[in-house]
Amino acid sequence: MSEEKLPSRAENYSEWYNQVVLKAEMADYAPVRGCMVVRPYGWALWENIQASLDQRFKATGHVNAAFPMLIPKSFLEKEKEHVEGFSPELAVVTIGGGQELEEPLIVRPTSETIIGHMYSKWIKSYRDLPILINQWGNVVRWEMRTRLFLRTLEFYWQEGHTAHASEQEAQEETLRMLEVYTRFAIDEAAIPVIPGHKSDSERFAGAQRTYSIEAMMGDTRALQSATSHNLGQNFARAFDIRYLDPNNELQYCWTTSWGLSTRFVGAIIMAHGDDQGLILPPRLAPIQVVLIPIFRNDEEKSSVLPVVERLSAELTDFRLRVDDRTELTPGFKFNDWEMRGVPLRLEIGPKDVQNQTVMAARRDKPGKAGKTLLNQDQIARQVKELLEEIQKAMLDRATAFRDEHIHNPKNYDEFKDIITRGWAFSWWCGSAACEAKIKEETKATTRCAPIDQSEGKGTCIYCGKPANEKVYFARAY
RNA sequence: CGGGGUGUAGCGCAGUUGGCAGCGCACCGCGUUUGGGACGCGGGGGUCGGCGGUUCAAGUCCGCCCACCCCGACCA
Repeated sequence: MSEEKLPSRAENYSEWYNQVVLKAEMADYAPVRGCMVVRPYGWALWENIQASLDQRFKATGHVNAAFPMLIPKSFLEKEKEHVEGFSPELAVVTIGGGQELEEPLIVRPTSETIIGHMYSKWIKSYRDLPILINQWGNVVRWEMRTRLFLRTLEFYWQEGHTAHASEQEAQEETLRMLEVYTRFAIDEAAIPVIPGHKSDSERFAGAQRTYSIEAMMGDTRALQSATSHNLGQNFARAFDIRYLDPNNELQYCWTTSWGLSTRFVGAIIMAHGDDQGLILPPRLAPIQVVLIPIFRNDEEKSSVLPVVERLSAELTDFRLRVDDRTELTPGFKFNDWEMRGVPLRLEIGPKDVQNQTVMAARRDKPGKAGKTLLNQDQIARQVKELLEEIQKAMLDRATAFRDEHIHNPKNYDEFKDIITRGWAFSWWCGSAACEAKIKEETKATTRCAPIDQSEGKGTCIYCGKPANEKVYFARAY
């Protein structure tokens, strides 16, 4: 339960984030540094994310399976870039049942290797392809600096792993899943993400090409919210994933992988929250509507509660919570549910009983601006409309905010200024040296390059040489 | 791993010259309250981060260790 005000976002954004996560009871710190406990309210949000994504994965032909958490150390070492990328952050098990292990086991940081191993057993013929498997699970990466949801030692995610007969099919799959993530983020989470491909330095260890969706947080920093990798034949060669083609010739498969993690919860918090706390998009909110009965005495109570009961029976299509706690005042409850981001609040008191009304308050519009007096008639229809309006307004607001904070600097001086308070969409020559210099001088990294490069050619914002691509630069989480 | 900081009730903190371990919030009970963060009265709760030292006496002084937080180098 929350008793105090949150720090304002302007005065201390990261403290605002920590406090809102703790006070809204989304998560708590675990006894092990860098680990978190996802509390029921946070997990309920994650479950809604899972349900929505899972449905989209199934609709695109994928099936779920589960692979083990422990991976032989030697597996990680089979793909050169992969081991180089991940070895600094591995948790290694060396003892089992009191005995030193013959071969140390890795707690999976991601599952390309073990899934690759299994695919090489399962795939014999072009008739076995494509293989389209997703797994919901947890992984461990030993990070230096951690933040609840955004970067923890252990996190929950889904990882899709597919194998295909041709490079083109693998590339289509990679982009298809990028599109699935994009639609999910925009349509369900109301976060106007920007899809694109990563630079080589930001590429997944072992991938041929990495794509991501990038979201703008309330402090204008960028958050990579999901990734999709075209792994080429790198893992197929490392794990000997081969098939006989129709001409009876052995071919290496083309594989992909793609993932979205509990980090996305952090994206929702920071993309939409305000100084009062969370604002959750109706489609994903664990509680869509909170109903608060108001009465002063037993007489009012006995007239209010039947109406509350009747109306809540009409609202069973929604994720509804009736807050009938007697030890708290309505004022406290208003603030508490606002902090927790419930999109719509309904108040029912003696006046409403008398007038056949319900006071509705939209979370996305603070104060009186968000209040409407509803008629008790057809309450479900009105609630449905309001939730849809809120969902839309949240996307509109986030989109406007994003667009206000993306600029096209004319030169590097302008770039340096812009990057302190937004993103820069600039020409880049593609050299790792320019990218590194920009990062060193401004802390901004390349986030992604949109797939559709309609503006032709230009000159690099840093070195002035010819550039084929415009990319987004931003300070990132 | 480098720089800075903090460890006292669940949380936030105070604790003077070394002398009975406290305050606010939260929690429990009773009563009054309830349309934007209610109030009164009464309660429960402590290995003062750990180990060692000085002292009649250590939360307080000294030494070592540990943990956590913030800022930098790596990342979904």
